[in-house]
Amino acid sequence: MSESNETKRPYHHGSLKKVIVDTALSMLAENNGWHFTLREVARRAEVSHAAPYKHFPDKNSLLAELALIGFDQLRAELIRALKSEGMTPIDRFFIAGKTYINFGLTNPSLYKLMFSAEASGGSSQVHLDERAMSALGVLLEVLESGQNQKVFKRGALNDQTAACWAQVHGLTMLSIDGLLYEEKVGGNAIDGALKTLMEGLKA
Amino acid sequence: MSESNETKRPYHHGSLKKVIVDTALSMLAENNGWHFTLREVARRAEVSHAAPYKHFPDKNSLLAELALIGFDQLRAELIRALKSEGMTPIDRFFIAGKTYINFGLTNPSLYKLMFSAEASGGSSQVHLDERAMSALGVLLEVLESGQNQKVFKRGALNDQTAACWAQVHGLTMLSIDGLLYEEKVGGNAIDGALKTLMEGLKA
DNA sequence: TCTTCAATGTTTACAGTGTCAACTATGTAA
DNA sequence: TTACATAGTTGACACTGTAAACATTGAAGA
Repeated sequence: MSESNETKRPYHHGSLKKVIVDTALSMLAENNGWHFTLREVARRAEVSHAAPYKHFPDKNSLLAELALIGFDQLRAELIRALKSEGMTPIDRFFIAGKTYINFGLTNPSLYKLMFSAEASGGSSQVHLDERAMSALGVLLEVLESGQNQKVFKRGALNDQTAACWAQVHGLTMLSIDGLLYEEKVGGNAIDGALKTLMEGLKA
Repeated sequence: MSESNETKRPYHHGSLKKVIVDTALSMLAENNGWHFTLREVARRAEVSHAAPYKHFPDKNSLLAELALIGFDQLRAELIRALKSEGMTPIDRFFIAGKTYINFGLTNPSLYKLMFSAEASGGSSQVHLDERAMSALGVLLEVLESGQNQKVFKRGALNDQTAACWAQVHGLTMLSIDGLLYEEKVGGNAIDGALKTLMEGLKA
C-alpha cells in the first residue's frame, strides 16, 4: 500500500496533453504579473519537467495553443451575447464592443497572450489561423447587417471593421494596463469612446 | 604597448549608464523577435555582466527607463509634426494620428515596451509618470482646439480623447503584430479607420 | 602629500529556465 | 510472445537574473 492512495496513475497518464493545457490555462487565469514557465506547468501537473515536450515541441507551441483557445472563447462569447433577437444594429454594436472588452478584462493574461509574439513566433502562425480571425468575423457581421438595415453608413465596410477592431482592441489593452486614468479620460472612458466611434458609423 | 590601442579606457568608464541605455536602445531597434537580456547589453557595452547593476537596480528598471525615453521621443515627434501653422483641426487630427502610428511602426519593440508590464512592474511606475502621459496631452490639445474652433463636436472631450487614443493605440498594436490583413480589413486600414473615427468627431 | 572612502567596476556563485539526449516503462500490433 | 512506437523520467547543458565578495580608482580631508 505504498502510495496507492486513491487512483494510482496508470503511468501512461491517459490525457497529459489536456491536463497540461488546462493547468496552463488556470495558471494564466490566476496570473498576476506575467511569468509563465513550462517547468511550473509540469510541476502542477505532477509530471516531470520534460514531459510536456512529448506533446508540444516547445514552450511557444503550448502558448500558441492557449492563444487559439482564447480566440475560440472570445468568439463564443460574442456569439452568445449577440444571439438574442430584436436588437437594433446600434444595440448590437455596443453589446459586441462591451462583450469583447469585458472578455479581455476578465482574462487579461490570456488576452495579452492572444496578441503576443510569443504565441505566434513558432510555426503555428496563430494569427493566420481561422480560429483566431473568426472572432473578428463576428464584429464584421454586426457592421454588415447594420449597413444592410441602413442604420450604418453604406460602403467602406473595411474601414469600419478596422476602426471598430482597433477601437475595442485599443480600449481593452489600455484598460488592462490600467492606463485609462480618470483624470485624463473620465470615469466612463469605454462607453464614451464606443459612443464617439458610433457617431462615425451612423448613417 | 600591450593593449593601448587607441584610447585605453579610464576604467572607470565615465559614462557607463549612458552607454548602457544607448546600447539597449539600439538592441531594441534592431530587434527581431523580442529577446532582450541584460547580459547581452553588458557584453555589447564591453563590460562585465554585473556592471549594469551599479546603475540600475534590476532589469525592469532599465526597461522602464527605455520606455520613458520612448514616450519622450513620441511626444517630441508629435509636437514637431504639429508645429506648422495653418492646419485645420481635421488636418491636425490626421497628422497626429499618423505620426503616432508611424512612431510605433518605426520602433515596434520600443513601442511595445512602452506599454509592457515589464517596463512598469517595478517601483518606477512608468505609466504614472508625467513624461509618459504627456504624449497623450498632445492628442488632447488637438481635440480641444478643434472643439474651440467648432470643427469638432462640443463637449465630451474625455470621450473623444479616449476614443482617439484607443484608436491609434489599437491600430498601432494591430499593425505591429501584422494583423491588419488585407482580406479582412482592406489595403488601407489605417487611413480608413482614422477617417471613420473622424466622422464621429466632426460637428 | 598621504590616507580614507564612496563610487564603480569585476569575479564568482546560485537558483531557475528552456531544451535536448539517453534511458525506461507500457499498451498495441505482428 | 515479441517487437515497436508512444509517452514518460533523468540528467545534462547553456543561458539567464541577481547577489555577495572583492578590486580599482578618483576625490575629500588629514
